Amino acid sequence: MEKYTVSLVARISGVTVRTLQHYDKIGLLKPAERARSGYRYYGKDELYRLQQILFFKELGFSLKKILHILDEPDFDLGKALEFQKNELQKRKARLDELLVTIDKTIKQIKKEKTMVTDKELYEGFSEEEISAWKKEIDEKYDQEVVAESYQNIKKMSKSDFNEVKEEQENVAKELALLMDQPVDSDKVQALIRRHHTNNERFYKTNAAVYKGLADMYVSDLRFTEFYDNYKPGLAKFIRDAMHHFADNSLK
Amino acid sequence: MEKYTVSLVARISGVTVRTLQHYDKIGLLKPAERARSGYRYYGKDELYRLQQILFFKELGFSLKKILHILDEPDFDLGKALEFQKNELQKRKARLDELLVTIDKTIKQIKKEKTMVTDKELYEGFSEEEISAWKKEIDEKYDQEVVAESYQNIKKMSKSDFNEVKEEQENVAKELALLMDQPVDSDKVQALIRRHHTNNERFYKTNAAVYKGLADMYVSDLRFTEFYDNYKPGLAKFIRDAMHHFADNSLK
DNA sequence: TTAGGCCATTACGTAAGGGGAGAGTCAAAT
DNA sequence: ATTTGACTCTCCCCTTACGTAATGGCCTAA
Repeated sequence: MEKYTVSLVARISGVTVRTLQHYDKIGLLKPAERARSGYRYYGKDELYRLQQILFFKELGFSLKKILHILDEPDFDLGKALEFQKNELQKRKARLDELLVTIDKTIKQIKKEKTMVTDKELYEGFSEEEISAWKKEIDEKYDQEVVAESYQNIKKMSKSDFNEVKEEQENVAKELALLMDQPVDSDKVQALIRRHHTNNERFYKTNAAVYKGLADMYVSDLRFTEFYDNYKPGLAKFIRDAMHHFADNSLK
Repeated sequence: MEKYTVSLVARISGVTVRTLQHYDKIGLLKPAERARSGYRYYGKDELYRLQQILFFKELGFSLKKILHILDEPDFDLGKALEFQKNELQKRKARLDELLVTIDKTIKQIKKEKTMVTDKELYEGFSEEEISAWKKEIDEKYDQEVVAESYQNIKKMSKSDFNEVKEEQENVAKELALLMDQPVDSDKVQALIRRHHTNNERFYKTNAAVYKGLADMYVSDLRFTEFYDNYKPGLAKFIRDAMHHFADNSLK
């Protein structure tokens, strides 16, 4: 019978010597024989077993599970495979989400750079406010929509800008007084309509975009804080009201 | 200024206390203040920073990289994001491959009853191994299909069995002499036809099953060895020839 | 003052090896 | 027969991002 040393097995199979030692230690792949010197010698059977190990490893099984698969005849491989498939699909779905997020972020980053040159537009506003507005505009919107809103903003004078900002604050204050009412009440929705109309001086907002903006009110701590400053819970209240408005009065 | 204790921050952000302690230790998120008692107290700024940390973590960045992103103003975030995106895409592509593989494997498992007879054909497998497999098949797979193939085998006498085995070996030997010819040559395909006909004494094989069997000749080390014993490379040669046969003469 | 709930640090464990130190071994060339 | 150089051995620490005790101090309300 042939004897394969660790490095030979390593070369044949593509794993490292260290890996073979590791597999030996955890009992996943024991050499066929050990010399007095301690040297490991493998045979054909071990090569075949290693082939199986690597196959299941490819599929994402842990070494512990592989040990079970190979050493327990009662192991339900079919079930394990279905389970593993499910896991892989979940991971893939998650990766898809992340890719969407990262793409959005990349776009935002690029826009942020160009915005720096337009700094003058925001002069007179606090650092917080500026970054907040930048976020509001950039973060959640499609490229085209943003491009359009950009045009609008550039055409606005500073006083125009101030006007819009004040109006939004007024709406917020009034909403704070209506927090005991349901979000779909006429009064609340009327205020949201003001909010929406005012916001459109900046950029067009369809239902989805508007709801995205709403979500940001609670997902971005700085916005949340800004609104909850008027009254705790206001941010969430406005969000819900905006969602209702978007669902029923926009489309 | 508000002070947030560890558990408070934990509840707000959704991470565990241990995580906050960990982030403190590695310098990723230091509390705003430390009491004489050692208690950690966080402020708004830290909450916002934590929010950012969690965002980048979502994207799959390591904590070390996040530290760079947040603390080095010169850090090229755009580049890092592109890189990360690339990584995610690679992972996704890999997952796609694995999903294909695992699907194949699941299918193959169900067909494994076919292979068992083949294994019996080419001895060299331990008794326990075989009986374990039989048990597995009996317990888990389609009753009818299994029944059929078993019927065939059970009806065969030992000498019949040996006949089939010898014939397969003869075919293999003859094929070994034709390895310099293309797999689609008439001579080779004629031998494959013999192989296929002979094999059908065991069980019915449509194109897909036959190709599955072919693949096993190279994917299972024990089969590979058996055939390459006649001549190195024979296993692959037979596989290709069987594929050609299945594609052109079966369906 | 005491109970209970928070909080702290220390330290070991995880999965799958990587990397290196220090020492022994093998096989071929001298 | 010896030397050389490649190979191998066994520890042991390192990595990620925390989890999980163990042990003991701190805070606050009854």
